[in-house]
Amino acid sequence: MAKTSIFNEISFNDQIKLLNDFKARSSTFSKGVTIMSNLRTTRDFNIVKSGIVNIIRFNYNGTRTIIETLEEDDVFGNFSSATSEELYVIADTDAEIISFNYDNIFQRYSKNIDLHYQFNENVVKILANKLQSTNDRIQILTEKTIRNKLLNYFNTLYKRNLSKNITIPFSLTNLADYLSIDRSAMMRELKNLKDEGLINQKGKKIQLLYYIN
Amino acid sequence: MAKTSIFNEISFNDQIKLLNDFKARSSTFSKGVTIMSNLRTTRDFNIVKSGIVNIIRFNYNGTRTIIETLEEDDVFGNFSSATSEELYVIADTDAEIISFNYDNIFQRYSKNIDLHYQFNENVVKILANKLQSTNDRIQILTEKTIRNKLLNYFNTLYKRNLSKNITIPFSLTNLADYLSIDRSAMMRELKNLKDEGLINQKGKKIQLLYYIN
DNA sequence: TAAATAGTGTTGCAAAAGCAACAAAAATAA
DNA sequence: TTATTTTTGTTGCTTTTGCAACACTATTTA
Repeated sequence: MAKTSIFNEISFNDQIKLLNDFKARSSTFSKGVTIMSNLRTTRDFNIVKSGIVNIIRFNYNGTRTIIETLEEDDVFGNFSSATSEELYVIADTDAEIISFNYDNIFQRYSKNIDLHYQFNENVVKILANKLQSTNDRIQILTEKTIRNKLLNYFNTLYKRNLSKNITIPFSLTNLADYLSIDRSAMMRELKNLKDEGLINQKGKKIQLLYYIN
Repeated sequence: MAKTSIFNEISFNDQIKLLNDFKARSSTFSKGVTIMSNLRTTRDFNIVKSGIVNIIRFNYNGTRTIIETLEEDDVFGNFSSATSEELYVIADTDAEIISFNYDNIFQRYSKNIDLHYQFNENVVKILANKLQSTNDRIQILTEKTIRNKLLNYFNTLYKRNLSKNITIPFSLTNLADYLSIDRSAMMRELKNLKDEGLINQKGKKIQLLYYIN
């Protein structure tokens, strides 16, 4: 399933009409600024129009973890991520955000009906996509051993690029966090996998040497 | 966020119209029968019209695990659950299932426009809901210790019912599976929690004795 | 109602994972 | 370019978890 953008099949002019119907407002944020400090309680539907934005969790011990990285036309809202901890939305670069009340999506619009149909289709597809990737993550997290978590994760990267040469899209430290395992234990297991000839690894570059069906 | 049914705010007559537009077909299955054997590859959008249906994963070692239990007006499709293993949909009681091609949702319908708007709204809300509960599950699975997984899980049940007397909605065996931990280790930790006076527990009935903020 | 199956509760032991701590490399900022 | 911070890589030790096995209790099914 290809990734759908929120404005898929919607011309620039139509985007303006749509955002007008939704009574959307636009805000700009400079690098490093906190865009939202309580993501799980927002009633807004938000679209990143430019720049890069991170969804961040602050752990009880003070460390911060990147939950998701968003770029142009990615969306966020209270549906976005884990619920029971405080999630911050932080501008990683200068960024422009468009926001409107979530319920406005569901209004009946007598004009621009096809347009709203298309938008709805995009929303449904984006949510279905997000659901699939959270399900991928659950699949990985339910693996019991670090080795199986790693291999399962490598497999999802393999499937995404159809190449045995994969690059971890974030730091190994964040990978350990994403897999919810201890970093040093993960490094140890990576070493084991190397020693057993299952992978080559140097930093974030990994080559899969085993058979994948 | 209250659970939304797929036919929320749609009268019985309108349901018929809608299903007609979608070229939906209805099938009945008797208890125990396999409704679908490859959930992740289906292109259909499915609605449980009556009965109870389980989504089941068969583990490599032959044990089967209930991923999700569905009842009237619950939906399933390739968006439903984890992707990389084979998922079966099995009738737990006699059941009636309505199915139609997923893409038909997105057709432009010149008649019954309000109706389709409402349906779309329901689909979006259901997906957003599912996304929240998978995110809850991720939250639990990312906890590192069995103790924290249990406590986190208890908290979500507490929040759902706002009562410190909670009942695990499935067997302890399935709970261990849901939390992706060894059953005997879970029992041991439940015993620890009891011994330390944090909970009372007898089978699936649990009373939380600690302070929840 | 009896028999069969599934679920609960417990434990010793082995294996895996986490913690802590440190050195070295890499990336970023001054 | 140098200094500072972050990330990577490694290891000994401790704790937690999983596995295996068994008895006992509930729940289904015949």
